[in-house]
Amino acid sequence: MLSAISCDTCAIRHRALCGVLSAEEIQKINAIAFRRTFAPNEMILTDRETPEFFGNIISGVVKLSKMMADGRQQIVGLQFASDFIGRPFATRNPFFAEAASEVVLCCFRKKQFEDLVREMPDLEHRMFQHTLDELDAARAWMVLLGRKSAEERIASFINLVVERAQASAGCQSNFMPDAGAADLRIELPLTRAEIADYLGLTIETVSRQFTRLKSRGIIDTAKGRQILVHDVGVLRDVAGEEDPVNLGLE
Amino acid sequence: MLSAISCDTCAIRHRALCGVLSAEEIQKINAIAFRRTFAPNEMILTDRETPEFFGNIISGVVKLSKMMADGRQQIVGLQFASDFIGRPFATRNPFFAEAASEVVLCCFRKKQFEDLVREMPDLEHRMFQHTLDELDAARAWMVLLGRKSAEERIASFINLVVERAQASAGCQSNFMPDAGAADLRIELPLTRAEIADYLGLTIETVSRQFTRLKSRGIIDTAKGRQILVHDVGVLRDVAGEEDPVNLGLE
DNA sequence: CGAGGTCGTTGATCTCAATCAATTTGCCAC
DNA sequence: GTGGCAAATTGATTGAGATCAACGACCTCG
Repeated sequence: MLSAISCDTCAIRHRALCGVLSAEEIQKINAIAFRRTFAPNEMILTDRETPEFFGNIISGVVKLSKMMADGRQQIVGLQFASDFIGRPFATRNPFFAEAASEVVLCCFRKKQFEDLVREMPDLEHRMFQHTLDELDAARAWMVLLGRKSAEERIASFINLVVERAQASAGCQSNFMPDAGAADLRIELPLTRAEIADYLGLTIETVSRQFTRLKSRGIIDTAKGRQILVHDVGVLRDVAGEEDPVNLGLE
Repeated sequence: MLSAISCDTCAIRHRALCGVLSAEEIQKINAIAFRRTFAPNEMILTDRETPEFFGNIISGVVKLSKMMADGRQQIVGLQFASDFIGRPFATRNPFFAEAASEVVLCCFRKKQFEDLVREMPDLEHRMFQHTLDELDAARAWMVLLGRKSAEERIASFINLVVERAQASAGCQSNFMPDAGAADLRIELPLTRAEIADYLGLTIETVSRQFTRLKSRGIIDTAKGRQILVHDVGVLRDVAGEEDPVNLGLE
């Protein structure tokens, strides 16, 4: 599915890469952008082939995964609205990108986009920053995969989804109550099998740990994949996370 | 320890970030660069404080690590010659950087370097590329931490050290025999405890798996931390790695 | 020389999560 | 409604790696 776009009405106008661009630059980028929609479980990019486009997520969740020769799988990242998909300046991105929900992307043809980036140092700077943040997030996840217990992993995952939900919400409301206030209702964007692949566990262990957190009174489950978090502070403790000090980004 | 430098005689002149710069630019950068030497186990950057400098590794190995509140530790990356240390454009880098061996850095004061980077888009482009590579490496490591067995992890680690050694060597000799030729002698840059923290294992398991690989005839151990690899192809199989296809970088 | 140290190996035992195996729940089409 | 199917839960058992413990190799320092 393809369609032309207008940046003015774009939902992620102020969060995405293009947020740093001038009016003229936006115009330029608008001219070559197009939208694509992906159904849940639709593959966006694969392992080996050279991707022919580059995209910003407007809505939906994308999972990045790697697969070993014998079928073992590991999800190496989740991408949400305003994150980007596709590796610029390389002929290959070494993992799969798959729609976890319905996904809308703001796309550019690879070559055109790369030329544009080289013309607009601010845009490249913004992408660089974003990539540094991704690298920090990947390294934080390595602690989870290398050192955390199953329960800590599940709590960390719920926490991640909470944070992402708040980040999106905060964009509209620009005020967020502190951790530990009222109940929080969130929707998990992944199946049990996907959560297992993200956390380095099996689906049975994931299921059991959800049950355990529920019986410990830390969460409740609701219709579909909804989760009720009673106290985010407690959740973070169970997750074994550092108190989220100021990250000090410029 | 501090000393002035000359880029002309720099060992990593052609591999490092500065490789993309013009003669004038090199001069400019040379004027503000200084060298620092760190002893093994000396801390280069910590968790929280704002780093006041930015550095390129000229020689030695640096480990990047994170620690949980209760002391559990995870090494989230190893940096070798020509890699860089310190996070530009942020007031904090969220992990420790510690010298694993004697380390020589080519340093710049943070502010000066950031200004320089913004003036030289090629330099920023090069750093961006490098960061993308780091991100890919981090994600590949997530597969190891989430899905590989202890034996696969050890084999993967040895393989990593082999590749890094070859990358450095290849810089001088510019020809490398294919995988699976003669015996290869390498020196592990980490203690057992560090290897355990890198692989998400305990020292005992690391030790047992080395013994196991030895008795399986895949490696031999020698004086100090030296390892003899008989057939890199076999090692890669044991590591559960994909055949290293062309990565397709620009 | 022996004392004290770190580092690495090996053995015995335990435990957490994987594996194997039923069920159960929810959802869609008909 | 009922059949069919994927997703999720729950139980029984196993096993890989952690933990606890002892010991050997190799330092340096007195």
